[in-house]
Amino acid sequence: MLETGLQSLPNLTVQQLEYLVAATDHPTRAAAAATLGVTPSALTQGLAELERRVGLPLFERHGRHTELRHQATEVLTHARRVVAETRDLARWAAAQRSGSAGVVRLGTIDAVAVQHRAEAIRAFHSNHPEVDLHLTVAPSGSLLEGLVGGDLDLIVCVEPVRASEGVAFTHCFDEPLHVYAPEGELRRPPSQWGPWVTFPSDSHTRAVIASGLANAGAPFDVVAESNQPEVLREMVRLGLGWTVLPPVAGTTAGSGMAAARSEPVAHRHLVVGRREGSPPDPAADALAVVLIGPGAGR
Amino acid sequence: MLETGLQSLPNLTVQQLEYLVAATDHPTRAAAAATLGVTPSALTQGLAELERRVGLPLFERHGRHTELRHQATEVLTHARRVVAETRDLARWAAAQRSGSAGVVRLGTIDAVAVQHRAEAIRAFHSNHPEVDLHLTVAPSGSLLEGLVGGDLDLIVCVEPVRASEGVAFTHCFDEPLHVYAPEGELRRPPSQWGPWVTFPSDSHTRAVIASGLANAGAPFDVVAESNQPEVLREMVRLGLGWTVLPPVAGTTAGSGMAAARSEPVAHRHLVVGRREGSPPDPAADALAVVLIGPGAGR
DNA sequence: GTGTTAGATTCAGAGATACTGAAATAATAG
DNA sequence: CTATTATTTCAGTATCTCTGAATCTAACAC
Repeated sequence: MLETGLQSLPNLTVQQLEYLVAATDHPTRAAAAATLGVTPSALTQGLAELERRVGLPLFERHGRHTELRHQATEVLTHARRVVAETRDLARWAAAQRSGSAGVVRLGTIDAVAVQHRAEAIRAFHSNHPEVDLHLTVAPSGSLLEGLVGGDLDLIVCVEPVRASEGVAFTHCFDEPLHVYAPEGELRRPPSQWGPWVTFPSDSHTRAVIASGLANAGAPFDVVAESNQPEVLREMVRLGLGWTVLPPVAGTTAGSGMAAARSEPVAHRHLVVGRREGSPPDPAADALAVVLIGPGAGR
Repeated sequence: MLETGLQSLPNLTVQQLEYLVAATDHPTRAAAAATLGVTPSALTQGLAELERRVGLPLFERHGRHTELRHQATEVLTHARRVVAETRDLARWAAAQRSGSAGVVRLGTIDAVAVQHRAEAIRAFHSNHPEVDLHLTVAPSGSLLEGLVGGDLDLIVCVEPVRASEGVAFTHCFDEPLHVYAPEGELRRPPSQWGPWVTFPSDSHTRAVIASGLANAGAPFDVVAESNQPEVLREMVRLGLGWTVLPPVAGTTAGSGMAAARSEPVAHRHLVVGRREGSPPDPAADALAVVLIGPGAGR
């Protein structure tokens, strides 16, 4: 929290600095005024106001055409710099507005980034090369925190059981969750399923799993936890317990684990989350469209 | 003559950028408004206007206190830079105004820089270390050209016979001009003086000399010319002719030349010249004072 | 829950500011 | 000297920006 200082700065405007630049770049003020699209009168008054605010005389009259004082070159340099910087800023803002440029900080859970929306993200990246896309892969809870904390602009996560404050969700797609057991332990009734290796207790997916297992009449005693699906699969292969996961190609046959039944025990709802009441962000909007859109996933 | 481009830039004001900086540097807008010395209302409206001109939303409301969007850091960076540059400019302008800094391009004839005002110039230089003093030594005619052409700010020269357009002269001091002859040619009546070695025909001093010699009843046939007094003296010593010069210590005795009579044949008027109607220049004013002032010389 | 308080915004009006167009001034060209 | 053109000054209008009051909202106390 820096003290800004009590001496009030002169309230120079970009327009006045443009006037100065134009006046020095054109032989006559009439020409300068014409390119600026104002009357010579406006130019005269604007430059007079600038002189008043800087507190120094900037021009010297030589006959008919006024010339910049050599002492005023400092002011002219300042004017050129500020005008150029403002022009850059205006260009940048225009790009931001049109969505053709900008920064989007996207967060997704692993399955979305690696599997379901990998192609959509890749396509967006190549279709919008000017958009600086930052991808964070994390569990849904962390994503949600990042979103409300302002560290992320857009997330794809598992719909939380309790609606979060200040976050707007849009449904994206549903993903079936199947029960997997170590090979050789299949075909038991649900009441004898388990014990379980699954996601940590703060996991949204775990809440969905718990609810699904309860509906199926299965117990839910957890003996091991991990956020990584691959770790869970390995634990199952090692015979530590059962798990519930989305189906993965090539996981079902001869790999030490198999689906306990063909129907999923639950579905997790994948949603796109945005901060509620956040100002329009064209780049993030464009990305959200391809993430939600029906033809977006493969 | 660069084309400034037809897209009109947003007319951002330094004040609006200050608002932005203050708003991000203070936890609450009330505090920011207080340090700026305006009401919170003004701050709100000013920031809203800034958003409108940039064309992008800059803030995001989190509960009670609004926070800068991360996308707006570009704008904030711009604001900080411009505010800092403007503060520098204001400081520089204040120094210029007070005369404690600045650039003064002084032009004098040789005798003034080397002899009559050498001490005054040296003292000014050490008393005003922040003033960047450029000294040009040249004949009066060149000095006058430089002054009206804008290459010099202040000159000390021989008063021209015809008042120059657009130049304001202030009397500085008078300098006697004596007739010097080669040793052994003294004590002739003026009608037999000469021939002469003297300044070139465009010299102001030569005009004064010509007039003085005419008054004394002496002829004025010139056989050699130079702008440098030392060259003229050497020519006299070599017996090429007579000359008229200001007295120089140590020149009178046993050096091959001597004064033809004790009274000066003319006086040249040294004046300080400024461009007429030139805007106030405190640094040049201060220097002019010590050059003119009665206690200024050695 | 409700009430209170402080921060932030909105609104209306006063004052400052910046523009246009007309008139006046100054300087160059014929 | 006159005509022409560049520039400035002036008056009036439109816009902008401020203050102060009212309103709204979120956080806090009870």
